[in-house]
Amino acid sequence: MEISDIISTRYDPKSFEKEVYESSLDSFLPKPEKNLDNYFSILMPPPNVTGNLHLGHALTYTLQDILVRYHRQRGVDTFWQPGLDHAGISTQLVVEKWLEKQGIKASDLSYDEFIAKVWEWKASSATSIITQQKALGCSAPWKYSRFTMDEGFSKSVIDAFVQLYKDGLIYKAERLVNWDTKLETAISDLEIKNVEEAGSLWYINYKISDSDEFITVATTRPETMFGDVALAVNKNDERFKKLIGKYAVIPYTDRKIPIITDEHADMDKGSGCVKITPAHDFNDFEVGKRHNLGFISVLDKHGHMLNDELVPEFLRGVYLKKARKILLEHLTNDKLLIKTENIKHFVPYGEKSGTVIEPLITKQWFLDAPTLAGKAIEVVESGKVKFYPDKWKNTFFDWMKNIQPWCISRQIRWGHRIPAWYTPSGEIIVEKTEEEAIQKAKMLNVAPKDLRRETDVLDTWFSSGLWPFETMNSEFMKRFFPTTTLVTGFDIIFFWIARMMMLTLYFTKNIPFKDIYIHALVRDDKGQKMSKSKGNVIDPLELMNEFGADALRYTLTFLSVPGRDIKFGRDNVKISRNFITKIWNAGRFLQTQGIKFDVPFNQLNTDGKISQWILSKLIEFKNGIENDIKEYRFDYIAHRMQVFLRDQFCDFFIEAVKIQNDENTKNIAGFVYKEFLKLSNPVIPFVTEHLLDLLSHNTDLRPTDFSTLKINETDVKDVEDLVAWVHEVRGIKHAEGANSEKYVKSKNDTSKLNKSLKELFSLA
RNA sequence: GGUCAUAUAGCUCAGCGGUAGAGCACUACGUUGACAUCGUAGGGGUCACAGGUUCGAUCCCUGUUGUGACCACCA
Repeated sequence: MEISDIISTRYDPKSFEKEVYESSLDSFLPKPEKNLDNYFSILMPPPNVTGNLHLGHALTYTLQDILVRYHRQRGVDTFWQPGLDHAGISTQLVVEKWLEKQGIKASDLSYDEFIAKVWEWKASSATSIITQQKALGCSAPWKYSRFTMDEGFSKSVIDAFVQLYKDGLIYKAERLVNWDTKLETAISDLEIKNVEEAGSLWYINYKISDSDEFITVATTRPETMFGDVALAVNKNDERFKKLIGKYAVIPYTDRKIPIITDEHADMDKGSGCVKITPAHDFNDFEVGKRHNLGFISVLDKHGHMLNDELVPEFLRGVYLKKARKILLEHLTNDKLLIKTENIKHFVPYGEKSGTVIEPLITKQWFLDAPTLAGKAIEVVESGKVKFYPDKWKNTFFDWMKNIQPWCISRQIRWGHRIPAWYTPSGEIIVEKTEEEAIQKAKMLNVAPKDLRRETDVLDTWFSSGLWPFETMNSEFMKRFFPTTTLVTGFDIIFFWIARMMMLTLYFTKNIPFKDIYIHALVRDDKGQKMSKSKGNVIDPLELMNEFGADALRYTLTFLSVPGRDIKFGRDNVKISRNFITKIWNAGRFLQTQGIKFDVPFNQLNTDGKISQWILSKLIEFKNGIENDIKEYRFDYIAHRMQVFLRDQFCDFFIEAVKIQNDENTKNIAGFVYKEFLKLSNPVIPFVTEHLLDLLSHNTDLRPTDFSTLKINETDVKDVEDLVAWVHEVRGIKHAEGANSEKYVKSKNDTSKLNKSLKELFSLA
């Protein structure tokens, strides 16, 4: 490419961004030679194969790419593990919708047919995601990309499950779980959003057994009353003292339940008497356990309708909503409903399905998280694993110290199928392969054809939790483990970080990562969360198309203030584009000056005061970035780039070069500019690599080492004074006018400064 | 109800125990070697409020209020 190319053109990222990326691809691969003491590795949080990337992805990948490029350019053995997550429920939902558009009903497809369709979807989604990551400039070694359901990973997931089962940390149990009535699967309590709604509190009279008295129960869920096992009151509640120990009769049945005392009963809430329905309420489940009351589920296995012989006939087989209505009508007619109070209360909704979550007794697989949590807490407490910003460790501790057994089974189709088989008599065989399971069955005198495979799949986060060591378990990758830094959002501290820590510590006895940098959430310019339903989503591809990937990256970097969410508007990107244009134009100017960009540093005469000054600023810039990287202050880096390039290099040094017009000083300008490009490369890789190539055909991004350079501080101070003087004189010119006496006097006043610009240069 | 943040210029945000900062927006001027996707200069702030510590507080402490997030409750 001819040198003159840059001079005549304006900054246009579209003309080179893709090209620069493709030409750098090889340099992204980790170096073959090992240097175990000096490596840097990051696990890219694998995006879901559900669709396109949003600005949050752009943020997290930009920050990771900065870290990766920074270390790589300094010769550190660097690895960034790319990959994709199969995202069980989310992907299944997306694929079902996608099929629906094609006129296919997912439920009409066999298991194998459906799974084949999901793989089809995955292939196209993966291509689209990686294309977007590349457009953003992600410098990941794509040939090492992994997928949470690729062959090797699937095998590891099964192995991990079997080992945990054999170690007694995974078990199957009948428990009350959060049941999504639409998806018909258990889901995690982390996937539930409580929504405040207007509801009613119904006061219902239960007759006291062998008496004409009644006791009033307040409930928001009358339809579950047939699953009641007790009524509870507070032991200090005078109103009910005489009833304690007696029995109440559930309306429309002849079932008698005891009236007990329990701390759960709050004298100030409702009627003071609460029904205990362990099979349909988490609190009641605990109360039931305390008093050994057992549990009675009155719902069908889908959680849709009342279906139990304990339910009076007029409600049996009736869908929940309707059942409530019918029951209330009956209660009203029979004068058992004595009061209806309008209240506001929180109702649990499934995040993914958007339907009401029903606590339901089901048999599920659980991982003994409380046992695994201890070590994970320990490594954070001891500082082996550090959170940035530090405050997030509190969030982590809060959750970890109250962790519940983790329900890892899901009743969906897409995911890792649990490697368990059932014999006709109900025994469970857990083995890595079907062959082994059959062997085991034979020993139990069970014919292979009688074995039934578990259809449940594992929670997506179970496999994600294995990500650190499964991706890093080859001979080649081992040198990058434990990884250096994890960059991610706070929203998956529980989902992902905690699980990775527990599982990695268990299987490898090692930490998965040393630093955890928690970045902000990207919101819109009004501080609202971006969501499709609000229509305030900004597509990163569109921004990159208009302003360039560098501008987007620079914007996200600039806005990455720790502990504060990002309010993101398009204007920010425009401003960034303008700054990058400034960098471009500075290069254009230098090029017109016939500057040699490749004079080795030791052949430049740096004795001049102005040279000493700009070099001191360059060193300050470089050291500043090194410090910022250590502290994950990405915002500072972006800020420094502006201060150095605009305020110091362009506004003063280039202006000085214009006056001085000395070949050596010009070449210093070329050198300093090139160093700026290298130091800024991690943030804005496209434009810097393109300019370096245009100006000097230089591909070496390693910044110059200034550790042996001695700066004359007196010279620097002299120039600082000069800068201040220039500003002062300019101010007078504006205030008083160019012909004013004061201005002329100030301009010619060298007594204060005692050094003219010319003098400074003449010392060169 | 609990926890953690947060409050600085019109807006978005840095910052610091000692004269208050940037970008955008605004105003004026400017196309005299790159840059109007720009330059130069300027206006604009009781640093939420009230106490306390201190020679000195925007900064540290306590409380109040506002805002946000998370967790819990959810009869």
